[in-house]
Amino acid sequence: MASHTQLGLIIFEFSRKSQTKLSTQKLHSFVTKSKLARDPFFATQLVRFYALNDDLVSARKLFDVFPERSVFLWNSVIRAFAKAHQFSTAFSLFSQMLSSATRPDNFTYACLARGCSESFDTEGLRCIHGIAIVSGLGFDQICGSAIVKAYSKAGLTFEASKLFLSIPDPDVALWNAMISGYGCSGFWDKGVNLFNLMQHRGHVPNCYTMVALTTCLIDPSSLLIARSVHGFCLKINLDTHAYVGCALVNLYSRCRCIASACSVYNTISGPDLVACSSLITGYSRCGNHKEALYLFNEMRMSGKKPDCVLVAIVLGSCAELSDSVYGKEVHGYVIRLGLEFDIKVCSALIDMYSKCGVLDYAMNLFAGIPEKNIVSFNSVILGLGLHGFASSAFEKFTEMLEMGLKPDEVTFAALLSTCCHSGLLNEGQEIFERMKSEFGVEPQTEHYVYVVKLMGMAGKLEEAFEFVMSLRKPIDSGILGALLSYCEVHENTQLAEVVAENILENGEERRSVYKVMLSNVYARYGRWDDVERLRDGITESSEGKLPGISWF
DNA sequence: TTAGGGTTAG
Repeated sequence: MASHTQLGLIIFEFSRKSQTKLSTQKLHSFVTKSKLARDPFFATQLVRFYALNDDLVSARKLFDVFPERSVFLWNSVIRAFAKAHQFSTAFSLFSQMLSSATRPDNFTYACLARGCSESFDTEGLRCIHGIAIVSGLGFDQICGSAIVKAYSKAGLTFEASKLFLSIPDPDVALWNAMISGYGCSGFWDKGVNLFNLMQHRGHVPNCYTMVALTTCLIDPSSLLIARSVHGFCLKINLDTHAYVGCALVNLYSRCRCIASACSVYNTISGPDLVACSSLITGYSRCGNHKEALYLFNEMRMSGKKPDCVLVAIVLGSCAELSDSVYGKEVHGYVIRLGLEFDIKVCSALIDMYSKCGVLDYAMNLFAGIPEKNIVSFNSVILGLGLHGFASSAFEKFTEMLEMGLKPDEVTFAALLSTCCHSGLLNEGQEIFERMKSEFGVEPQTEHYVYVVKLMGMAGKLEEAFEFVMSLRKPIDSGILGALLSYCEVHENTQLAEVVAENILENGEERRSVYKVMLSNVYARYGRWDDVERLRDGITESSEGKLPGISWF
């Protein structure tokens, strides 16, 4: 017969490695009969095991009757509830702990900080940090890394870096937390600098570091650094690590470099749902929708079950392809999986059906949503607008406001798109103004593009040009490109040249596209020398090819 | 005498 300790360790190892949910019933009856649960170490492991198997009732039952509650047992039960997002129970347990004989330790605060972060409780987080300081744990590495991470996730990067800098000789986990913190706050350069600094201070980056570093790099402008990060991972043999591999797939897909994303994916042994989802998302993001659907199908065949977000992305690909046949198939699959009532899935279905021209399906789905939210309203407004039902789209907008929902940037993009589809210049300009003044939503590139399109469609090119030039520099090439396309439509060569010049000054990586647009304008007027000059420029340039750089 | 923090996507 195994000793309590041995059995506890076996369960601990088992719960760490177990990939499948197991019945806790048999274990529970065995444990009760053998009175093993009286062993403090064993009890702690059992609580963790129950939690891993989503059996919080048994975890709580065991905890409640256990006489000697060690700090490990307290932490395990608090962690179990916090991880299950039952934050009020986790915090009430902490409150009970404070009045017990057991003092919270660094792990307790680390766990609570994470709980605050996941429940978006910034005040609670500050409070936990304060209590940790009072308890003499203000410079603790474990507590510190959790609080740094939580502050960063709450957008309080200053607080996070202040805490990080105050801790003498931070360990690798703390460096990782701060690199990731900078990454999730958009300070990619600070994250990369910290990565270099940690090595300078003699710390060896691990898999967590590399994952954290990839989160700093978010768009195609980071491709050169992304390649270096990949090279570094290859050098330290971490490129095939499950999480690092996934992070690299995501990184390359954010950089719109789907070929590299694909080649990293192919090196991952036994890609899991996250790896698969990452590549499907990458395909979808890069406009390779057919590949996205193909991989989704393969994933389904292999028995992996997608989650709501992946289903929504795949439906987005169906919408882009106007493939209502496959979209309906996915709809059926969604029903079989029991995901049809998820608001994200439902909104994606509305979007898919309306983009595939089946508006009545979309409207029926919308009508059936019991608790409509901003996402579902945005989808239906966009759908109505696409089909030219501008007044119905605006009615939905009013309905949404009456329900007390706050419109976001997507709502206004949908309304402006509606105006474009119906050629409603005045209404478009009016909603654009209200967006800023009444609702405090800051316009983004796509909103400006819609306004330019509205003016362009109405032939008001000079007005559109003035509008564009009044924007903060540098002006996004997408906005200038929209104006250029209407210069082409209205055959305004003079303005087209000025606009094109502005675009080319931006050093825009898609400059070939704009050069072709300008050359089309020249061609219309028979300016063949200019056409040839531009076309030569396109073939001579080395766009798309990137020189390699290396950190080693 | 063991355990607990810090990972990945949309």
